[in-house]
This record gives sequence, C-alpha cells and structure tokens, in this order.
Amino acid sequence: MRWSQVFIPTLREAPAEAEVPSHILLLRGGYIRQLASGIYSYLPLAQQVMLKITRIIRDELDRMGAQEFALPALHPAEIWQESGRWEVMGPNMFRLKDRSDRDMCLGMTHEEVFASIARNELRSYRQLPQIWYQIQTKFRDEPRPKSGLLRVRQFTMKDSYSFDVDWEGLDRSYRKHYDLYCRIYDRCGLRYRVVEASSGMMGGSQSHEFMVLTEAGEDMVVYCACGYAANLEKATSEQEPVQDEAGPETPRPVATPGQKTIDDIVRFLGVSASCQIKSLIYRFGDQSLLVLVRGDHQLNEAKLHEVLGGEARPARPEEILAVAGADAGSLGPVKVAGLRILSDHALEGRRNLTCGANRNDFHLSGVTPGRDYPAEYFDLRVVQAGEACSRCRSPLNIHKALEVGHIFKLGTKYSESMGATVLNSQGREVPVVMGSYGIGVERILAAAVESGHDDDGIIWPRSIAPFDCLICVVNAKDGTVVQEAEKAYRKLQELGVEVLLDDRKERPGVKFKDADLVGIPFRINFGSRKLALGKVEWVERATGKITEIDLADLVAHAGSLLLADGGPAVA
RNA sequence: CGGGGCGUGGCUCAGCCUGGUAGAGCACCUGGUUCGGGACCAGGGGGUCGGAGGUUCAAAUCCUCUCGCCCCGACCA
Repeated sequence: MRWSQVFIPTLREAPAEAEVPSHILLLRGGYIRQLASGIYSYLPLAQQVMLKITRIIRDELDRMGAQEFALPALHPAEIWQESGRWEVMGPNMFRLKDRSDRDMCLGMTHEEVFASIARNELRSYRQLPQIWYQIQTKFRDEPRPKSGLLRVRQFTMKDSYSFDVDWEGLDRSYRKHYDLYCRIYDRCGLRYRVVEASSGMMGGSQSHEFMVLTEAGEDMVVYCACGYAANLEKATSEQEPVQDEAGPETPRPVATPGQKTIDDIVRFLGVSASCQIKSLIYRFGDQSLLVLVRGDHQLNEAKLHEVLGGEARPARPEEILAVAGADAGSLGPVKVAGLRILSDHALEGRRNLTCGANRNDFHLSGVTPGRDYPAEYFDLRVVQAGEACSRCRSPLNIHKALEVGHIFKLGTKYSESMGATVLNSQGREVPVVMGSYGIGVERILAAAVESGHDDDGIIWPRSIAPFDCLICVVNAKDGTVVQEAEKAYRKLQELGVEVLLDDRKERPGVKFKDADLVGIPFRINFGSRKLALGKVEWVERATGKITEIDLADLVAHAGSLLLADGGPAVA
C-alpha cells in the first residue's frame, strides 16, 4: 500500500479524553476514532491489525479441529430467560423490542445460542466431543467504559464452546484450550501469565484467566517464582503466626471516645492492628451478616460472594445502626443477636483481641474467638504482596494486569437449564458437559500497544503489525530515490512482504515522526546521499538500530528477515 | 449509580471570576523560500462558544434545566 492512498490521520497532539498509552497512541497513530462512550471505529491500520490477530486465532483453532460458526448478535429474550440470565445480566445487557413488541437483546456472549443448537442437534455421545467457535461482535452495556479499547461496550470476541459426554472429556477440551491460548498469545507476541480465576456470572467449576501485566490493567494478579499465579480475587497465601497479646482473659469494655479506625485504636490503646478484629456488616438478600477479618487485613468481596453463592453489599449507615446499635467504627462480634458471623481463618485460634463493643466510643479488649462469640470460618481476606506463597513459601508478587482471555469449565449449568442432553454409551440420557472459552480481540491489540511503545509511538510485535515494513522515501523530490524506492516496493511485494510505501511529498522529519508513531517494526530509508553510494538504511523500530545495507542486497535481506520463521514472533 | 472534572473552528487550549467587536498555536487552501527528525514568510477559508430556557439594553461569560465526554469507586473479553 501507498501511504498517500491509505487513510492514516495521525495527530500531533493527544486528544484530551485519552489517558492510557494505548488509547493515546491508537488515536494519534490514526488507528481508531471514538463514536460514543465505549464505542470505537477501527480505521484501516487498526483493521489490518485486527485481521492479523484473528488470522492467528483462526489458524490455531482450525488446526485443533474446532469448527467456525457465525451466530446472530440479535437474540430473542426466550433463550436468555431459559438459562435464567435474562434477569442475571441486568442493565449490562442491551435490550430492545421488535416491531411486534417482542423482547430482544444484543448478545453479550453465546452460551445460550450454542446450547440451543446443541440441544436440537446433538443426540448421541458418538457425536461428541464438539468444539464450536466464532469470532463475533459482543455487546455489553458496561457501567463505565474506559481507557480506549480496554473496556468498551461493543467488541470482538473469539468465543468457543466445547461439548463432551462427561467430565473427563471436559477436562481434555479444557486442557486443549489452555494450550491453544498459550500458543495464540505467544504468536501475538504478548507476554502473559495464566492465573486461577473465579467464574463470576458464567458459573462453572474451574477457570483460568490469561493476563498481560500492565499498569493500564484493571485486575490484580498474584504470582510467585514457583509458578503459582492467581487473580487477587482468588489468591491465597500463608501468613506468619502472630503473637497474641496478654490480656484480661475476658472481654472488658474500654472507653475509646472518638476512636473509629483500626489505626486510631493502634495509637490510642497501643494494640497492634494484627491483634484487632475488623468487623463489617453486609447485606445479603434481606439478611444482615457480620464479616470479620484481622485488623491489618482487607476483606475480599469476591471470596465473600463465593462463600455466600451470591452478591452481598456493604450495609448502609442506618442499617448498621439498626442491626448493631452502634455506628461503623465501634462494631464487634460479641453479643450480637441473630447475625450470621463469617470470619476469616486468620482469626481462628487467636486470643485476647480487640474489637468494637457495639456501643459508640467503646471497644472490648480480651476477646477470644470461639469462647466469646461463635463464627464460621472461611478464606475471606485479600492477599498482600510479600506474604508467603502457599505452595513454596517464597514472597508473593502482586501486579496490575489486563485480562485478554478467560476459559471456563461450565459443566452442565446451561445444558441442564436448556435441556441439551445426549445418550451416553449405556443408553442413558445425560446432560452435555460444556466449556466456554473467550478471547478479547481488541484487548490483544491494546495490550500489545500497552506493552510495546515508547515516547515516540507504538512498537508492534511483528506478527500483528499492520505492515511488515515501511519504505520511507526520505527525499521525495529526488527522482532517483523515488524510482529506486518504487522498484524495491514492487520487488518486496512480489516476494510476499506486506510493505507500506511512504510516498508522500512531506519533509523527512514529518515522515520519521509518523513512522515512529505508527510503529511498523522495520523502516527502510531511501535517502539521496546514501543511495548515491548504493546504500539504504534498515531501521529497527524497537531499538532504533540503523544498519546500512547495499541496495542490491535489500530484497534478500528483507526476505530472510521478514519471511523467515513462521514460529512465534518476537516483540 | 455515587463522587469529581470538562464541553469555545478538525486537534490542543486561552477568554468566563469582574457580561459589551470570539482569539492563539497546530491542521487546511493559495503563492514563495526550504528539504535527514513534526520548517519559514505572505495571504486566505472555517466557529449556532454542546443544547434549551431564563436574567439583562447586552450572555461564550451570570442563573436553571438538559445532553455528551473523561476520571475515581462496585463488573467483564
């Protein structure tokens, strides 16, 4: 392609709405434009990248024996009502009515549609396993779209679904996808981690997320040199034992006027945070819960939801007062009537702790769990960096990360609710065991920019760059330069190299700035002075390294460098 | 949804507090000079100041409402 004929509207300055690097650079580089909050148009360069990524995804899935479908994005309400998710999805689902006033929606995901095909068509275990996939647009009315392409309301997802007759089959399909995803992200040039994750609204028994470590990410991942890695929502750790303080051996009220926070009590009573009980009141449905964690720990709401099997929310101030007779800051588990008490394991077996007295401006010291209050124990705390890995006891790391893929063992959740059954080898009717697997295509693109850029612009991994290389006509008025560049352009194209020719009548500085911004991995400079000596410059975008090569060797050089491997591209 | 911020030529912003002729840089068009890291000179085109209502002799500016966008908290690829 010729730059003069491709629409690449680069911007000198970053639009005010962009904050994260990928958003800024994709706008400035002329890749994307925003249509509305969380809705973007992909311009020709971005479309090239999207095609590169989907080509890799297709290639890997097809090689695995998965079959590509194309399902509708527009769904009738019925199938979502059958699975129960018409309600569950709430305002995240784009809903509309057709001309006959029937409820419809835009697909957020396609378990229901695929399950409806499966239940109508799959009859026998002999037809299994099946792996079905599509690369298609998803619509989710996110509460808060943000960061350019990182969280949007319309996006492209590769979603695949496996159907097996039993759980062993699901394990195999799941493992295949796990390995497949690793190959896909490797080929896309991403550095990622696979972490244990919670399944959220998808339901199911086991899931892994594929995470790219980046500051722009919205998740936190916990990982260890030994290979342990988990989403912070799911992560566990070992803790050092804490020395209990000496105390009255029986709960004793202490006046603590105006002292509300854990830190207040540390200063006021000289009791360390690890010897305090943090008491939180939550509402779960129409009941109130008292949730306890150690004073220096944080409650992990995701774990609480897992334990409860549903969403709980923090109680409002007036609810707290009604339930406990005191305000937040003076709450505790001793002598609270009629409340289910859920405690983190870290409080089990401790003695002489300090907590609120359920009376404003008073605390209790000498509180011993079990003796002074009953509790159910669960893992409810947020892991903190530096705590010991529960596998190898090394200190854990925590880093921000962006989720680029997620695989779930769904089990029979959808096949049961939607009646997708087959006869097994014993002739018994059993629900199909399903898995579902998703890749966010735009997120791969955005993650690549987040982890591949410098002050001048984007640095694409070679495998997903919009072009393999750029020929820069440095001196556009020099007829010989133009002629030779055109000749090289044609030769490289014939060789099968995807090359962009910057044939614009611009000054060199403008072209260099644009080239760096757009981020094509290699730039070949055709300049008057060097060309007179029979040389051109081969410039590597990532390093800025310039190699002079003989014009006569250019095609061979490019061919060996750009068409070589076929294996994983290097970022 | 709660909290904060911003809407002024295509882009970045000034002007608003203290009402009185709508501005700058970049981009764009014409001519000229430049030509290896976002050139310079001269001339030119382009804006219902997000929208509606109000106050006023007079509103980009003050008031009310509304829409949009961004950011911070609970969700997800």
